[in-house]
Amino acid sequence: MLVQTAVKMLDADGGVDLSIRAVAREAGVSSAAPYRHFPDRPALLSAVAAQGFRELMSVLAGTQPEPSSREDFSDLAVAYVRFAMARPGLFRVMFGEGGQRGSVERTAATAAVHEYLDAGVRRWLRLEDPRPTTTGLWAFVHGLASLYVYENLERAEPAEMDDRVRRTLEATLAIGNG
Amino acid sequence: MLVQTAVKMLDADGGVDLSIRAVAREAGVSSAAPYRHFPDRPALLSAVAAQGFRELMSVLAGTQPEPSSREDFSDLAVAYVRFAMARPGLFRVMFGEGGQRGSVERTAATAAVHEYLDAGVRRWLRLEDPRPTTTGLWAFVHGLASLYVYENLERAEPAEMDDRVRRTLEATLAIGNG
DNA sequence: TGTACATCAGTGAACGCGCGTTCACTGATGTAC
DNA sequence: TGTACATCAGTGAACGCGCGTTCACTGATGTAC
Repeated sequence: MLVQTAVKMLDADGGVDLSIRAVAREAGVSSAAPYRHFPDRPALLSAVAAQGFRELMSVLAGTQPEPSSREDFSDLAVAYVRFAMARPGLFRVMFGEGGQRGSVERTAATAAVHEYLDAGVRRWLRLEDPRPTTTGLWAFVHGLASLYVYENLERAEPAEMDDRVRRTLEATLAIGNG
Repeated sequence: MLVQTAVKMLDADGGVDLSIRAVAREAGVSSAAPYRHFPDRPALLSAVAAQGFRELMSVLAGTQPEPSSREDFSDLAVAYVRFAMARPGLFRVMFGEGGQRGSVERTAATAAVHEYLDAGVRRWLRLEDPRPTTTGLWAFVHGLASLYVYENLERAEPAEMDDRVRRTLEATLAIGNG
């Protein structure tokens, strides 16, 4: 399938600018063939992004099906950053340029991730309104992943990366009881 | 100057893909002229990114020259997100694709922002090692800005945005004393 | 005050390229009767 | 069992486009003597 070919290309070279022609070429198909399945390039990118969200979701749920404690969320932070660093190309398409804002498929896939996190926060902290907390945790982990992926923060060995993520989360939450 | 023309273009249309030719055109100069000043496109983009970091730095320092409390950092978070939402094109070039990783100018400009935040954290909390805390706060605010800029989080009216940022930060730090 | 020369931003034409998209067409597969 | 037709993924050629970059050249400005 075209979306899978595109994902493979992103995994092989995190820096590619996916073009319809290149994806078709890689899939061994003429450059007009993709238009049988997608109206235009943004539509293909949206589908790729949606696939990325589904894969991220499955990594998170595989790490902690029902997160409900600080440790669980620490594990999720590690998994999220790992995902981004292992698959920077896919991460870029998911969160960066490309695709159309309102694509149904994409919106649904993003919402799934958001709801999964929100359910976890609800289980963990019994808050009147968990949303700002969910948003804050997502922002934290997403920002950390982005800064690493786009090389605005110095990276370390994979093994040390995990520790750093945990320490950064600990340090940040520790502000609260300072 | 070319960099300023490029910044203007990004501010006029946050979605443009800056091309050397387009910048030259906008500057009223032939498409070969930029090569008098920049060896290639990535070099121009790096210079634009560096300029962006300088402007962000000046917005932050203008908001709180010497941040040293939770309120000060809350103000910085608001300023950072405002900057990103007001100038999404510039924000993209600064943190996203384009430019070369190791550009001296760019690295220096990023480091300035990082050090400014670190100095603030040092003043605010007297920690043995403030780095993880600085990184965490930066990640939080950067993630929040990114999620809004790339439309992964629903936006609100500008006036309400400020409140949301503050509430999100509060909620996140409140986890620590839960 | 005048002349020769170096510097350097900018010119305009040209190159080759890969792209998004359209179009009329093909050929295989499935369905109706 | 056989024939006619619809569906639909894929083809290959073509379009026009904007791009990054190179090149030999121009023309203004400044400097040395």
